[in-house]
Amino acid sequence: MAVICVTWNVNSLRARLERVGEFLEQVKPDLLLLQETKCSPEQFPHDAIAELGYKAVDVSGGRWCGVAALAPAESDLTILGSGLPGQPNPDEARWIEVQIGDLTAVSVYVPNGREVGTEHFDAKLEFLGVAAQRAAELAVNGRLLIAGDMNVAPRDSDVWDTAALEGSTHVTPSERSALAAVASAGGLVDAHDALLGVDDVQFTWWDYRGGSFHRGFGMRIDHFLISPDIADSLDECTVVRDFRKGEKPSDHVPLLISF
DNA sequence: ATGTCACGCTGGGCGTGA
Repeated sequence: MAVICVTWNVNSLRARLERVGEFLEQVKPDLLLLQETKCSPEQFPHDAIAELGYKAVDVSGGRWCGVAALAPAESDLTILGSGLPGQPNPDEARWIEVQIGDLTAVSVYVPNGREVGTEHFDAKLEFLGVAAQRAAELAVNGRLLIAGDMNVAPRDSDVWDTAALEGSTHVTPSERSALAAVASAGGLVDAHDALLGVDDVQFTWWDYRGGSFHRGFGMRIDHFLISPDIADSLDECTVVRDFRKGEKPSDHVPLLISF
């Protein structure tokens, strides 16, 4: 029986409730990892999620950030940990660890970094460094996946135009090696690379401005890092492009794997 | 690259972050 796991930066869960409901009904994921839920714990829409036959665990920090995991109401989803131990800016809700069946899963929202050379950029690299340490600890549990908005495009082919991003965040060698170190520390592989290879281009984000989606100005910055036993049975890794279209889309698409 | 969104605070537009 195939398991469907999805990661999706929804850019506000309350603003995206209708699209999330549509997604759950259409795709029926076994596990949906969310980022940028943008709500306080009290505002988290547990009732609306229950009406859709799902339940959620969340780490919510108010108007910014916020991560969560949703699974069918009858599942054994539990929260293992809130926050990334040792993360810079510990009040920011960027990391949740959950257990479902024999799978340990993390939903992560890596800091954007804003501008190269700023304290925000340094904090991004530090966050990824701490995430690598945590990945190594979690890997001893067995089946592990770490997924989310990593805010890093691993290769030049993962952005629409390298010249337009010259000197910008998301594409620097230091960010790329920090992300690669998270995977290697946890013994994890990128599901996209494992299934589709490095020449496939599959953007996951397009800016709202300037008609970027229709012009193809996007980046691959959302990723599934999966343990080798999951990679061995991986049969799908795809972006669900329809959710970047229509009424009130997020600026990110859901990224789906099945195994 | 920039033609957008979503939030809180507040009572309509601004500041912030992406």
